[in-house]
Amino acid sequence: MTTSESDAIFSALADPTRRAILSLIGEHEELPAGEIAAHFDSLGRTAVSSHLRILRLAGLVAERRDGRFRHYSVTPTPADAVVAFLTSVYQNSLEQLASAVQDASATGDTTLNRADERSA
Amino acid sequence: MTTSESDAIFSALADPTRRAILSLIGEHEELPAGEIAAHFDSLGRTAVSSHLRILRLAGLVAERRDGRFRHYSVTPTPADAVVAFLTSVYQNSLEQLASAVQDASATGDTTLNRADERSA
DNA sequence: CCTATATGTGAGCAGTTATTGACATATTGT
DNA sequence: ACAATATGTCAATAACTGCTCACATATAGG
Repeated sequence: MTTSESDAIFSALADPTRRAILSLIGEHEELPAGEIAAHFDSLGRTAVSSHLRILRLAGLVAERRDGRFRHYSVTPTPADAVVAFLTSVYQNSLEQLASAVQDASATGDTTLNRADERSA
Repeated sequence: MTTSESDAIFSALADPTRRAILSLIGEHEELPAGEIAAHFDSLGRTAVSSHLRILRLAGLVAERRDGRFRHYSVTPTPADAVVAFLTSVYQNSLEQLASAVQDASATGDTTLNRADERSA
């Protein structure tokens, strides 16, 4: 895990619109760029295209070309970079961190994220 | 978890210097502002002070005043906001996420973070 | 008190980022 | 071939961010 990789991931996640895009894609297996853009009334299609580029360069989403369409999906592994950072800083409360993830996994609770989605 | 809270946390984490500061503080129980600033040769004291302010407003660090000194420490709970986001996006790979955290916890491996620290 | 120490704050500047509008590319259907 | 569709890219601009310098605040010690 190089610094530039972490940089790309954390800066990509810094923008609320990009987090919303990531959440939106995460709700589906795949989503074409146009449908993603359609979810953001206050934003032009080109802006969303730029965000998708940044997410892709950070390795957070994958792009599959199919004719005129480009389908985007969430790349699972980059979460490791974030977890690695949290791991080092929050050594003292790692048990809580792990259990929080497992609790969420068990209940399938995604309500916490819903608030984030509204941001764009 | 409101959007503004997530915003503050994710933008605070977007800066590599702030992540390095957070890691540095995390290696100690507490650290006075001056000692934190001393760790960053390429940076003025005021720049570090600004970063500490941003980290504090995001709720990522706590400030304890003691005479002329201000001691900073890592606030454990805000990691939840990050975990909550990851939880929603990476539903499909939650088991891996949880086990990654637990593995890191078990081995005490912080090498992944060392790379991040070098960034400032 | 007066000076040194520890730290924050505000103005100003430079570099970065997000957004848009116009244009380019590629693909499909007729 | 042509027009429509889906999407990316480029140039320009507005907004934001990080950094420094000078100044303010507050505490400690002689």
